[in-house]
Amino acid sequence: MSDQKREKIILIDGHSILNRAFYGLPLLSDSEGLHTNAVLGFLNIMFRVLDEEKAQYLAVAFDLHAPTFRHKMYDAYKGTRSPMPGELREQVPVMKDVLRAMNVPLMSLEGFEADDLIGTVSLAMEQKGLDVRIISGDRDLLQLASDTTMVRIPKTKKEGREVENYYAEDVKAKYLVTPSEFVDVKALMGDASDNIPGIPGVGEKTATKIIAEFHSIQNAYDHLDEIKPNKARLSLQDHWEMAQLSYRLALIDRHAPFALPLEQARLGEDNSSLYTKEAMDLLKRLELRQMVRRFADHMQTGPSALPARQAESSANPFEEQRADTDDTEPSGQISLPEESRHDGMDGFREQVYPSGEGSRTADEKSESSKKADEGAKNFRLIEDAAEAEAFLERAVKEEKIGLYVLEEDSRLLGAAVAAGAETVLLLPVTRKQLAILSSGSCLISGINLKEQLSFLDGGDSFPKEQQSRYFDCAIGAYLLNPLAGTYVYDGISSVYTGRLVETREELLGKKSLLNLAGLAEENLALMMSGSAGEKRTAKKQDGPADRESARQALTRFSCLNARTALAAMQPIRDSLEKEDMLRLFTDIEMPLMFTLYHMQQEGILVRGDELRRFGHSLSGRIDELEKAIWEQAGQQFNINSPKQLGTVLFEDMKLPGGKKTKTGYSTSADVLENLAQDVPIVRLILEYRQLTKLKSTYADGLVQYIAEDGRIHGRFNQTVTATGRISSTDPNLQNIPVRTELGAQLRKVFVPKDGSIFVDADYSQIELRVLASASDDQNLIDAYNSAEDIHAITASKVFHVPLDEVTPQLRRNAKAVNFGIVYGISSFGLSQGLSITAAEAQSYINQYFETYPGIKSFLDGCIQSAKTRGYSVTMFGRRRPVPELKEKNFMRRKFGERVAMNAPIQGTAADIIKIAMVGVDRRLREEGLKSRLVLQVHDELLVETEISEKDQVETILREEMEGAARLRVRLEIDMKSGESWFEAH
DNA sequence: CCAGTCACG
DNA sequence: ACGTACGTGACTGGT
Repeated sequence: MSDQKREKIILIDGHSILNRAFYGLPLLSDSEGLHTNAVLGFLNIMFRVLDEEKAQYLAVAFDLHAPTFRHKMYDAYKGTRSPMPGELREQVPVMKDVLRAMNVPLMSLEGFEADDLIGTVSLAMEQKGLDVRIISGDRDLLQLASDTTMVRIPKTKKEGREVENYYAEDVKAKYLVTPSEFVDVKALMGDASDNIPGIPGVGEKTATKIIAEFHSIQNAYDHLDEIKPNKARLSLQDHWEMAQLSYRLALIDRHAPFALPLEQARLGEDNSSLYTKEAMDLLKRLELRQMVRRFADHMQTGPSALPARQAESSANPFEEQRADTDDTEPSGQISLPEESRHDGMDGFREQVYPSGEGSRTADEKSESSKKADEGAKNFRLIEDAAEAEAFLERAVKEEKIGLYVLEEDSRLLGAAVAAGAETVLLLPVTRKQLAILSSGSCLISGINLKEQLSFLDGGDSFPKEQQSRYFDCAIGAYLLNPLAGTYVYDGISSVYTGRLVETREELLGKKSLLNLAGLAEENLALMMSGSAGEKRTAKKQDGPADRESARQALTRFSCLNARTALAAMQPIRDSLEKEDMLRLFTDIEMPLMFTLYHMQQEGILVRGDELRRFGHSLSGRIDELEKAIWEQAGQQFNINSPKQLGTVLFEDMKLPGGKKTKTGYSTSADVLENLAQDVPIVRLILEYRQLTKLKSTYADGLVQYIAEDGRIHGRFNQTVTATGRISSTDPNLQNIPVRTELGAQLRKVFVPKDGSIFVDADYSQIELRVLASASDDQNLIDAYNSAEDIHAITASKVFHVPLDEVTPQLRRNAKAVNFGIVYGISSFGLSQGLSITAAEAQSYINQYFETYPGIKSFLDGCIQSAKTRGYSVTMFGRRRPVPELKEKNFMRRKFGERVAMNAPIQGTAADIIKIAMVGVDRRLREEGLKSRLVLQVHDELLVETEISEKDQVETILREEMEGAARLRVRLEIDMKSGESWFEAH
């Protein structure tokens, strides 16, 4: 750090990056059929790194002979090298030409691989005092990492690009061995794709363990008798020569007879030496327009034309409102009523946005490689109760802490706390001890807090004054990128703190936390005393050493959770603020977390006996149907197998039906229904399907979830959907049947407890109302304000018939069009839904847009805005990235357009009901009622209501739901009460 | 572990 | 010239 003027060199592993680029991008070719995708990908990666690193030197290494090409995933499977595909092979010389034209030195040497040259040059550069960046897709190069040499591995992920960055300590953090030891590990475990044999019976885990302990193969061999897994010891003994050979193969030669003439590698000021006319011409010939544009920018306007990502984020429709509404005060209040309802709407109304790249991109997130977590050395375990309490007492006096409650199956095992520079795991810990935290006033940051709250609940169920003390990084990360999929500590750590850490699986494997916590004996004792049945021997008692390492891993895992939560809080908050989602987070999502927690705790009462009876009643009919189907088919087969069913119907019975899916015949309900309504077997199959579904998923399926208290405590997930909706799992309570007779019967087993009834309220066409309001289409708004039957009015206007002459058929069609609009209209989709031709569907759509012109321009605006910004936005600022809009593939781009139309509508509706839920939950509690919110089904809320509180509950539901947002049309609800969910809905 | 199917909004 | 409606989760069979 003292040397401000350290220079930096970037060394690229040419074939490896070209390979990555090739498989990371769809095939692409110029008009003469020459493929160019790998060249483009390579240049993209190279320029991204150059922009980030601001280096002074650049060189690229290639193997001299590349007769085969490694494709590791494939090779790992096949055990050999696969030949390089022609489409890639032809790009190698092109790539070299492009690089030459850019004055980039190409390094290669007879008898040496690119690895060796990079190893040699990087060593020489280190010794010269240069910082080194090695860019490769190959993990073997991690052995070259040091304090000044960073190995960067670009990864191609579903969403965007990421780079894994490794200094020596990052290698250590992630792989538990030093870079030089990494060679030994690799030698022991082998690598089929590199033809490194390794030692039989030794995989990654054992290899790591041995080297972590003995530091080298040689030393391990010298201490053979100390090697723990018996199998590994014998194997190493038997295959000593193989081990040595493997080591030589795995080791990169850092002393090849090669020297890079450094001046040839020098990049001009701001990389200007790269932007030559020759290169530009070549890129034009290759028709790589994106690159040509980049070159043009640089050659004309000079280096300052670099994309300035930071500047773009100010292109934000909320900018104006922020001045008066964004007071950053984490008021635990849901203060949406006046100001922000207003500002939300204005933001939504705006349809044409200034251009900008949009949300933070993958490389922005991952560009930085910070030091391997310095806190790691401070991770420790406290087992003593008094010491644990003392620690908690200290921690709670901090301004903020990171917390991770270690639990499994609703059992409290321990808790990790990050406070100041310290992070400890308290194991075991009691609820009473944890109460020290909840009674304090420090900020508590966690990851996935909802699942940990039950252990922090001091008995007051988190009143809203308390709620603002909590910060959930997972929820914040979800808002920032709802497509990420998972929000666990390792991902959050790398994205928001720049620290790469081991994953849960790497630390703990697949073992249960309970066993790792070493509480297994207790547990076993309980089980034995509880059930006097078979004698179970303790599951292979772990030796003390194993047990010790298990505890260490558990400590590290728990502490990483807590430390990441603490470290990521501010970056996440900053990002949320920057992206104008802080209020969404503070006023809607965080309060909602508590509401969902309450709902999960509450559960819903189910009549288990009735449910079982229902299941049995289905069995009889299912058996009958099965027999009848087999009889008609003339053979016995598994009706549940689409494959077998397809064969029977379309081959054996020769029913007309084309292939529809990739794997064979489609036997889905719509195919079957169209196919042959008059063929008896089809009706039987459809009924069979319905009944087996009902039985396996709903009757038998739900019974499994009934808890001791007779209730089902499902989970409501807050970080799953792309649009902002809540999802429901274990079990899914948002798809309980309702549309059929039997479905209705099923809903009768969901009942209120004694002395209560259900009050059920659902929004009337919330999405269409959102659309009316957002589009500001006067005709649709008038339609809503004047009358009740929106579909009939639409039919009347669209089909030009008087309102009282609208037939049910016409109304149905209009309703389908309304749905189609919300889904992101397409003539083909609509034609499917209505079983009409695409042309007819198109004319419906045209007439619809003529009737409601504001909708057309709104939807176009949605697409346009999502295209320029990269994401769509809801009324309350929630974002959904729509990367599909940039794709070349027509179909996927069209999909992107439908998403861009649907997401703001579905998402705004989701925002609104979330606001309502928080309001309902809070008022039920604050007004001292016993009634509780128990379910949410997207536009519906179900409250288990004390009979005496019915009127009050109905008032609350109506006020909170209808008042959740102020739209240009009324938000109406339908409300009913009853003795079961069926009756109330 | 994925594809197909079907339950809901 | 492309061949789908938007968003979910659970269960089954088959690789």
